[in-house]
Amino acid sequence: MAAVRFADPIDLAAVYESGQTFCWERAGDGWVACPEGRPAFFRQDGQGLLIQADDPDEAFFRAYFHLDYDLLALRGRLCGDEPALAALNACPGLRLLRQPFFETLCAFLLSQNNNIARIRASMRHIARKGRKMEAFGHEAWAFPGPEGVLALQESGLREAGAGYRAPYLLAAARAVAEGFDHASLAALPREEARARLVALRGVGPKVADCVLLFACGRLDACPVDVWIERALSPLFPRAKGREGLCRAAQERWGADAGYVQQALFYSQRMQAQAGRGARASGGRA
DNA sequence: TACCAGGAGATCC
DNA sequence: GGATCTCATGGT
Repeated sequence: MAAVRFADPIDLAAVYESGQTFCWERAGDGWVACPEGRPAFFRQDGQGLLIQADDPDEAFFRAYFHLDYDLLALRGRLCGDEPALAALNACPGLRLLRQPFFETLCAFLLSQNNNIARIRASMRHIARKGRKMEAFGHEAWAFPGPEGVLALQESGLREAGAGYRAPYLLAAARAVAEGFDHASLAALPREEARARLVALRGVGPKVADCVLLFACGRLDACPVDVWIERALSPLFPRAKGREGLCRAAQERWGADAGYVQQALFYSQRMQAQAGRGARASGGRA
């Protein structure tokens, strides 16, 4: 077991809690995951991010954690944009992952009308049907490929809690098994990339944007869900619907829209969580 | 019990 | 092209 270290600023808890990955599992003082069949243990200390893996391929993990995205330069581009900077300040070490395409597509197919805890539970259930591996003494499960998901059949996916979304996962698995070209999504014009994803059954604009953002590394994609709608509506009062908010965000933040969106999502949820905590303890927010 | 959750498809007008 | 219903399912 070897290790690779990155000194770049990162907040792994924010990455985990920000609803972009459902394939990490807490282990000791860090997390285990198995992207692209590479079992790895992540944790952070005073010196940055430490990754322990059998094959700690530096280039692979630098890309996985999207470390080439310069957060300091982003702050420069957002100079004077108070709402965006406030969201960034709520999670200074947030990073956007570039995750494997198929498992990300499955995760966000499961996300529709669902909550993060249940998505995570379903993904864990399906991953347990994949390959068992080991990362730094912790077990790590490689999410099955399309053939593995097809083998589960609808009944197996319903057992995982997929509910009415089970046929969507099967259709996605079939498409990928038959050669759906996901490699080109990173470079295509945004609307065309989105349209290709929306052509898949169960994939709408929001799920497509999540896949573009969290798997294809497209930080110009800006998924708008209930939380982002709440955050963006006051900023763009004239925008019509979620599509209107999406376009307005892209016009304002351009190639950084996806990152700003994710910081807003995380800070909104943290605020809501803090509010619930204060009410539960009888305090006044 | 009713409502909500990182929505999308079907149907109606 | 909007508005509305429905889809599983567990938590609050």
